Amino acid sequence: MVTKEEDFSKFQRPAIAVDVVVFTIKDGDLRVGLIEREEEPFLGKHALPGRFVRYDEPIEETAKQALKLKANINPHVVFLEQLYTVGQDLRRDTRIRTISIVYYGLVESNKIDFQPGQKFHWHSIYNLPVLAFDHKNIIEYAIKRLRKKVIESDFAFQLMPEEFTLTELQRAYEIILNEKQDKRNFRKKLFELKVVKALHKKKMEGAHRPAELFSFVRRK
Amino acid sequence: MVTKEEDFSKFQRPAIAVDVVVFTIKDGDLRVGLIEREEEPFLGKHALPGRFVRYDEPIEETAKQALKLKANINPHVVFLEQLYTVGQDLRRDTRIRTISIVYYGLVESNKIDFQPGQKFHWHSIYNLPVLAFDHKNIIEYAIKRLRKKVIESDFAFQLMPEEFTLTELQRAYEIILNEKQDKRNFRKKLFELKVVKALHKKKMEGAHRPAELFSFVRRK
DNA sequence: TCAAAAGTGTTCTACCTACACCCATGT
DNA sequence: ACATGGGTGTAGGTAGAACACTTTTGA
Repeated sequence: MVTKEEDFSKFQRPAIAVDVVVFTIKDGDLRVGLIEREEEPFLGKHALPGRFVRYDEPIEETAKQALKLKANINPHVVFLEQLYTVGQDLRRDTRIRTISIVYYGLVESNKIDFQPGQKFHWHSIYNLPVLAFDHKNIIEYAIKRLRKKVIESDFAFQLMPEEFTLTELQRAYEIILNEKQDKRNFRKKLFELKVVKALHKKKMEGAHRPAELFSFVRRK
Repeated sequence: MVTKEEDFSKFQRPAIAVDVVVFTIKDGDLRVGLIEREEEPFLGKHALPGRFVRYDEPIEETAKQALKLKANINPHVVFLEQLYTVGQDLRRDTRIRTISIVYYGLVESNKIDFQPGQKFHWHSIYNLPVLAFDHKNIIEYAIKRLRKKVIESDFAFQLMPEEFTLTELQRAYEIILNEKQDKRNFRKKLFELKVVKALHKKKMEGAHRPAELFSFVRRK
């Protein structure tokens, strides 16, 4: 890291935390997971699940622990990726100088079971509550990056169940990007990119032609 | 940051540093700035300029101080952008658990004056010395991201002088991307994007037709 | 007048966009 | 037989790729 040896104990270290912007699709809406704070600062405001990085904890593990302990989410069902590190504003946490490594997480909403009375809830990105710290900015940035990622990669699959119909997948894209997609073009592109494979199973549902089920093909 | 108040003093904090991958174009080559280490660990090996984040120092300021103090570069002439935060491997720094926020910096090589005997030097990315810590990986990742950025934005301007000819700019792109560009297509694209403006000045040099000088137009 | 780099246009191709009709099912 | 969402093909436009010759200067 540093070229010249420095006396590490001579100066106070900033605290370092991980915050996670967890996204899901639920009730036709893109939602983020937030926790209602139970103490100062920002008592009663909503915040991203986060956690200080322990001395012997890899940062992705910190992100997973935050999900588990703060949001009661099993980290194994969440797709996690590092986003950005916030450390410009010295007073973003009023208690202590804190640098925060932000991750985003994608999860299929019905992989999560809620317990009654828990403090973690989903909020539509179009109707966010008042947020603690600089978490509003962080969420907005995460949404921008999520959309970019979705356009240029397989990203949206992380929000889908194992088996899905193409219409369901298209809906997910539309919800994330907040714009209608053309059915024929959408499918053409999927097949060109070879990211889905037909399972030769039908999803029977409703008074109409049954839809073919597909699953995601991981790309090399 | 964190939802539930925690006793910050209860656990030891990891150290947090900033490392900067400084790029320049020199002698027809893409180069990174490295420092030869003067102590253990990795004595004699080369490393990126870096610095621990002070308690009251914004992280970008840490990056700038690293450039100034370790590389003797005036931070004002460097374009800086955050890249990624490395904190998975607990032993990447053998002395202490260190999380490192990596920035890349772009600088025009002749904005920098070297002092005799200094430890900071430019190294071609095609001929890197043995590197300390995990700095080889970091540099490789930075190159990948630099190329991506150059393709989809104005990035390369950060490596150019105030006034330049289109051939010089094209050379910069070719050096970064390591592939030839077509002169006509290159210019067509530049004009379509309206990122350069003609200065109606000529650069007379050599036994051939003089080239028009251009400067960069910052986009809205 | 020659060498050396500057400057300039057109054609072909591939991909993206827009768009409308038939199909299989439940009621 | 009708309502509902599932499934498919084609034509036009646009942006990127390939490609060669004329111009201006210094020696």
